[in-house]
Amino acid sequence: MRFRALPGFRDFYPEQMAVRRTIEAVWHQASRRAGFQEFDGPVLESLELFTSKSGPEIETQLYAFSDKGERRVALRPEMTPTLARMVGARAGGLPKPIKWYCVPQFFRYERPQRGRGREFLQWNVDVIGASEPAADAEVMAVAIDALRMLGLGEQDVVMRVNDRRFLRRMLQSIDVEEREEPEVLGIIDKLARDPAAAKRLEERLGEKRAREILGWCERMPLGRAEELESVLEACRDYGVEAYLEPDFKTVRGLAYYTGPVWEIFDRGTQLRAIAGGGRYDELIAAFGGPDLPALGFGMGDVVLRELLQEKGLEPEAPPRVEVFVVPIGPEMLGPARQVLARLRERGVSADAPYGGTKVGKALKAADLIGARRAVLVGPEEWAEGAVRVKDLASGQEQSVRLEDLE
RNA sequence: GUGGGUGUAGCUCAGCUGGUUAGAGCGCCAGGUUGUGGUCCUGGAAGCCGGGGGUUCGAGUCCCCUCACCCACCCCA
Repeated sequence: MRFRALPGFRDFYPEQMAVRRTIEAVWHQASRRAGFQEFDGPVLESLELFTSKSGPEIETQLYAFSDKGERRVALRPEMTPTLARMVGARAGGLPKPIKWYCVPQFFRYERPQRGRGREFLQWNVDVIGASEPAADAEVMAVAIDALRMLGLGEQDVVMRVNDRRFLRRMLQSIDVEEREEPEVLGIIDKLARDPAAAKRLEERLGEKRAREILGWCERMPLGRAEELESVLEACRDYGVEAYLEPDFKTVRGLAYYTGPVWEIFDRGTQLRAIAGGGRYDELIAAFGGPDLPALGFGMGDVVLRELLQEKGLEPEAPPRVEVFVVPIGPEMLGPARQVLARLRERGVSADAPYGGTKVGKALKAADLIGARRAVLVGPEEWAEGAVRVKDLASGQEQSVRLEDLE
């Protein structure tokens, strides 16, 4: 075989496409029933849109190139800059809060490995122009709603919740200086996976302060986390508290979060995060948009698929057609096509063999593609304007007049 | 960028210390005679054993190089 998909890119064969469509359908449903509107933007954007905020180093992680008009462009690696641009262009005219979602395909030039390719789908849900904690809780509930629809319960996944303001305040209370914060936050973020991180924390801050932080990581000091109180309370109202786990170690990599932050993980194995989100009140303005508070999350399809597969929850491909039409004898091929056309016109998905007229074989084919019924078109019935309809599960058959067929 | 692993049929893999024409299961295709399927039986197609070089009378098997893929680290918008 000479050609294959580029590294990190995926072919979607029908079975995989079916899984993808099911996941997408759930994402759409969860968004819409919470009042979010779908939007989309260009797959290709100006390179500068992505480098302006993240710095030029990000270019190594982008599919970036010059187009024929000498423009420096890049395939989108994320949605926020596009979102900021689009909201910015119409900010004045959009009723607040702006509740938008999208299911875009992203491209990142990274080394592929488990749970990470160079192309993936990511469900993005954002609220712009709402500073109330109820908004934070709502997007958290929407993320969980989708997982629930896919069959993932609180025993399967956990949402770890923290708050950036709380983190900062706690660090300040033990005299961690502002310029040390990013590094310390980085170490705290690693504590969950990397045992060596505790040691580095101690080297950085001394034994006393390190132990203090490790204590908070061990047991979240919820009593002191007033920043999170109303979010957690609203989550209880939304009925998703069983999924929540306040966790001091959840930081999120980005520097731009300004309030609640959260990540969803599977409870069992060691997969990457299924979703992550939080509040980023300054980000829209930073990307040149209006100065509006904002929050949201992203949920990728790659890790989610892995988890569904592990749990045996992978959606099955739906049957190709509902009805399989079986001509009995070569002279019935034409009439069978007429039956097909009639069924299709009435909205019933139907298929038939192109040529072969072996009944046994046709029924086997009907089985294979998952049809529920077979319509047998034989010369005798046809002469009287009827066909035989066979229920493939029970094997029962009955004669049906052509005009009653549906 | 750093480290590790694996390459044999569409898929999952077996091929013992080098030995004739490279195998299995699943899948696929075709048959098992007239207008009735799922099971079963028979047969078939399909592999430059990732590629190149070397050792040898002889290499899927040993050595060297190379490529590809996978995994972990880094990063994670």
